[in-house]
Amino acid sequence: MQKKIKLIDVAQLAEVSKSTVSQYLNGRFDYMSEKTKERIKLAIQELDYVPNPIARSLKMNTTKTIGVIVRDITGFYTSRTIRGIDDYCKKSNYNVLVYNTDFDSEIEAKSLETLYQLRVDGIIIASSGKNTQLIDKYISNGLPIVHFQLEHDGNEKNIVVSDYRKAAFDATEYLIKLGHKRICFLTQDFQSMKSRKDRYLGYCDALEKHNIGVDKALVQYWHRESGFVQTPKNMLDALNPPTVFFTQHLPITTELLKALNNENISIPDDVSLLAFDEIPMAEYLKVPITVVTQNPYEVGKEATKLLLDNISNNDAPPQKVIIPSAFIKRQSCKDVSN
Amino acid sequence: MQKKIKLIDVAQLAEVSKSTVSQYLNGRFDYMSEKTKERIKLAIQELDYVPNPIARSLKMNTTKTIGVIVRDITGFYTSRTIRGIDDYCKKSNYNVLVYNTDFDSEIEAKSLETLYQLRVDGIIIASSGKNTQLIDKYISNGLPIVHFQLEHDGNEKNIVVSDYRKAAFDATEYLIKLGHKRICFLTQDFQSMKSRKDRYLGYCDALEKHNIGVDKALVQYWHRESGFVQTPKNMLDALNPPTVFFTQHLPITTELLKALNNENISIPDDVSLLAFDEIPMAEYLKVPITVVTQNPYEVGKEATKLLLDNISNNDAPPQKVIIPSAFIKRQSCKDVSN
DNA sequence: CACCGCAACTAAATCGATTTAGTTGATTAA
DNA sequence: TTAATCAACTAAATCGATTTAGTTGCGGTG
Repeated sequence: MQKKIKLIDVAQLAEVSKSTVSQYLNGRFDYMSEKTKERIKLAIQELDYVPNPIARSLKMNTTKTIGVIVRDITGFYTSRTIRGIDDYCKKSNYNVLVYNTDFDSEIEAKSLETLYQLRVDGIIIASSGKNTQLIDKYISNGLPIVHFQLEHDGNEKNIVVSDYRKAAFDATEYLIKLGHKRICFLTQDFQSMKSRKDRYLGYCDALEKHNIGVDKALVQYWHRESGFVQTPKNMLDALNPPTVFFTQHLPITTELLKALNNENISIPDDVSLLAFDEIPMAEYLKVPITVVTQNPYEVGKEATKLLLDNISNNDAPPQKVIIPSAFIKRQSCKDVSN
Repeated sequence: MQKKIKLIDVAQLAEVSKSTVSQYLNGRFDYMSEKTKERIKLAIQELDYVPNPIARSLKMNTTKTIGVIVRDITGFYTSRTIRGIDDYCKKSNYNVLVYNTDFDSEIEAKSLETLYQLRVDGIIIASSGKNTQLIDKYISNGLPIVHFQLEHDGNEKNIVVSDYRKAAFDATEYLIKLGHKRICFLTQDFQSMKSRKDRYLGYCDALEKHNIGVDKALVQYWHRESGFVQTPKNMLDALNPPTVFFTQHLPITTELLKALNNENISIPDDVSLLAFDEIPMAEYLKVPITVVTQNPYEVGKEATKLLLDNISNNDAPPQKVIIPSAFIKRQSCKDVSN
């Protein structure tokens, strides 16, 4: 490895002390003559010197690195969120370390610990909600942490999320205006997950506004491990079946699509479909699916902005940022108002 | 920020010198009594001590971090490759820094420089082929660099790629066996890109084997900025039109799908389609598309393995690793043999 | 003309590890 | 008995920056 130029080389060439070069590098020209400044500048150019970030980190106790914890970087939304984080960080001269948890809250805890040990300057996390204590400990140790996407009891302080409630409201109202009254809300367990519950509340808001009661039989669940609690076919065979499925997450949507496919149930003739979350290649599907889509890139960007604010200003006020979603009308919702 | 425990705290508690603790940490027990070992172990446990990786980096001149340069982390394949890299790195206690170039070779150069300045231990890159000199300079400076996915003249030393030629051969032969003789090969400019040219060679191999001449009119181009040189409609309106499109990259496939859609040309009735590279949601498309798909996760894993080998063994022999692709038969290729 | 104040620097300590070159005391060989 | 050997440690230098507490020399003041 070609030996790298260091501070002392610059100092020697410019015939000044290391301290002076360091002052120069850190832009503290308070008491520095123009001649010296010029000489240092030339020496740096001449030697093509760049400070060693590791030495700097050690002394400054700052790494110019943030950690990001997500469930799977491969996800359509997640990868775009990370892109937003990345772009903003690179612009601000920060580095990004990404950790995947694979939906495992123990791996999440380990990732938090590792990032803490690595002395990252801050963390952005889509948290499971199962490591609140650990997170709070780090925060009170002075490590800024910003949440995104997944909101639950206990992390509503510094967080960036989509406008789940409003988006779900708009989508539901759109369906109502098409004449739908039996809207099946397909979701994952809420538990303490506000970001899931908010969608539900938006759905209820719209029903209420149009004087349609919330029928619990129309609120159906899907689990990441075990799939649908009731099969879509069963739901449709019920006494008073839904005329539309309103799926809340991409995996639910794809599983539903698969199930309907297998049963030869066609959209939107047999049943309509509206999905929360954009579907890759949605335009080219058998029937282009109407969706509500978040803006993950923006979420990432805003989360980073928030985090960097917190890093530079230790007592920045906690903030909740809400990113608007978009509604993309395609052809999966039939007008049943006749 | 809660003060962190350091080496000296452990040394004091265990009543030994810093040196001894350091020896312990680095597993050099050559001349260490069992009692001392035990005392240090207890002290570390007691204090919950973890060494400061930054101080270690400074002294050891190693960062336990690798850099990854891709064009867009958001891509279906890219994100999966990175996942492979990430998983392997985490297992080996390495960190990963990802840089996106957005298909811009100047940003690529800057990323290389930044990663070099950051003292990463190695770099994995899907390179544009336009920074060969810079890359070679770093390599000869002792920075291990492994390429993946994009092969061109000058980077065939340490690289992990898919079996482009064989995959294209198999796919083409599959089409020939379905009776296709006019197979339109839709690609991007080869220039010095072996990974593109190899697909073409595989295509030619298959045609030759089955005594079908290569018709240059059937080799058509698409550019990232300007789109198709000839519109798909035009290609089909030609005197002796293709019976199948064999697209070489995902963006070409989606653009083609869009164009055919607009012209109401249907697959596979009007024309067949076979795509190189898996398509997200391919099963749910209007017509499920038959594809050749690479194994990006494996590519990432192998590239990392290769890089880490190069890092730990400075003169590991250069290696070219080829990852097999898979053929997924769906319904976009019509049998025209009758 | 001695003293002060200030501009313009610099020496040395520091960050938290690793590593080299010793040191110490006990055992063994001559 | 004494030197040599060796196990079991430790002191101090080092990595490459930043920062604090000086130092130096010059111009101005009473």
